[in-house]
Amino acid sequence: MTRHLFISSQARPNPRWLAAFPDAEVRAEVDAERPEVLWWAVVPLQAAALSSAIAALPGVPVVVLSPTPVQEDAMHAIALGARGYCHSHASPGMLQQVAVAVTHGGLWLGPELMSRVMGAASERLLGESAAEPAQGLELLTPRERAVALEVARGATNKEAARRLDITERTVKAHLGAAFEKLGVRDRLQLVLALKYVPLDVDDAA
Amino acid sequence: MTRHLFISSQARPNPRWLAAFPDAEVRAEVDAERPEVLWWAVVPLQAAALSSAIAALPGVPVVVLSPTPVQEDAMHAIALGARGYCHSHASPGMLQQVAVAVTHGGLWLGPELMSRVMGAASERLLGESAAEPAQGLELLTPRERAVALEVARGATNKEAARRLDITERTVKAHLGAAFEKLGVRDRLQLVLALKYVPLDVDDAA
DNA sequence: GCCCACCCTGTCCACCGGTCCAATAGGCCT
DNA sequence: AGGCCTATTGGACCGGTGGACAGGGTGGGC
Repeated sequence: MTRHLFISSQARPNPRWLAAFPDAEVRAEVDAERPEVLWWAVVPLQAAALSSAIAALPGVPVVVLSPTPVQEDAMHAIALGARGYCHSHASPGMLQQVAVAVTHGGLWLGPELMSRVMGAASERLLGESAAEPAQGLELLTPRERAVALEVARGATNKEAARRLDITERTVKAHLGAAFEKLGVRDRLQLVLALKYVPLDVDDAA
Repeated sequence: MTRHLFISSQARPNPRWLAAFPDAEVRAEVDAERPEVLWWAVVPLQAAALSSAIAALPGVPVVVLSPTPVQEDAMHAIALGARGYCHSHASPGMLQQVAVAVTHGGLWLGPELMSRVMGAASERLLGESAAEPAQGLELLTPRERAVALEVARGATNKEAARRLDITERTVKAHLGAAFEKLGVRDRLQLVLALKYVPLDVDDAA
């Protein structure tokens, strides 16, 4: 049941992985079967492929493993939707803990990174939004907000739908509501509005 | 050894807490003994007290429990250094999982909040630290740039065409060229790219 | 002169995006 | 109970969008 799939560019899988998860599978690419956790040990990161993998397995937490952890890499991975980032030579016990954390909705990053993320997140979500008038997000319902955030990351309706595990139709509904609340006409303006960018476009026929 | 300390403003502790952690202690304030996890079930949040508690127990993960979870509250708690935020009536099993997650450096927030945090963190940390090389505009020809800037203001093709006094078709041509040069697929991603915002979108069908 | 980059325009077409119609369901407030 | 909000979805419609064909025009470098 707890299938742990390791995607590795190395021909030789790390023995610690097997120590942590006896039934671990190591492959070069993601296959059809849905794993409990996807471990991404591809070096270098291969952002595009990672992104695809994450997208292909909605709901499956992805943890990036790196033999040489770098904060920038970690942030990149998180930006792509990874739920964890740690040393590829972490102890079996640690890997198991990470697995537990991420399979329960947790984000695992390690102390230093964690503090950076929390700091950044609060700065951005609190600092700025707390700062001023209607920057928008607080006008939206949780779902509308979630959809808006997906769109603000460049997602299409279909992608947002897959990510939030709802129908594309529903995404449209939430988006439409968000448009009206924020007084914009399309997704692009919505994103601009959320980023404090003043809109000014003429319409006169 | 795994002391779980619940700080609650309620006289009556939640039985689920004891179910999750038989040795749980429920108090009104933090005491001297160092817990494994500090559960903050004070309602309302009491930011100042929370902050003090977190500061007084370095290394001890603090999880905020709320009978009525609110995203703003959660962000606030995270800003103060809390490592988790969940429903105070969560099942014992869930609480245990959260405990495991946070005691191993994890951040537990629940799906929606998690995506918000990750999005915000990556926007902020990547956007700034990435110290971008080609941020894009230099790669474009003057006309492509002009069109891109119009689009970045929220204009439609038609509007951009009118502004630049060219055909809508020409706008499309320039835009298409810009898309290719910047490696994006649509106007929204183009705008995000021009604003140093990391793109993170899946492609897989 | 030739090549090439840039600018401008055209048609066709599949797909995406936004809106209108309408419906079901749960939660909350009065 | 009824009203209201939210979340969810369906179908249909149509304009906006982007790609795939096309061109024609300019100016600069070789």
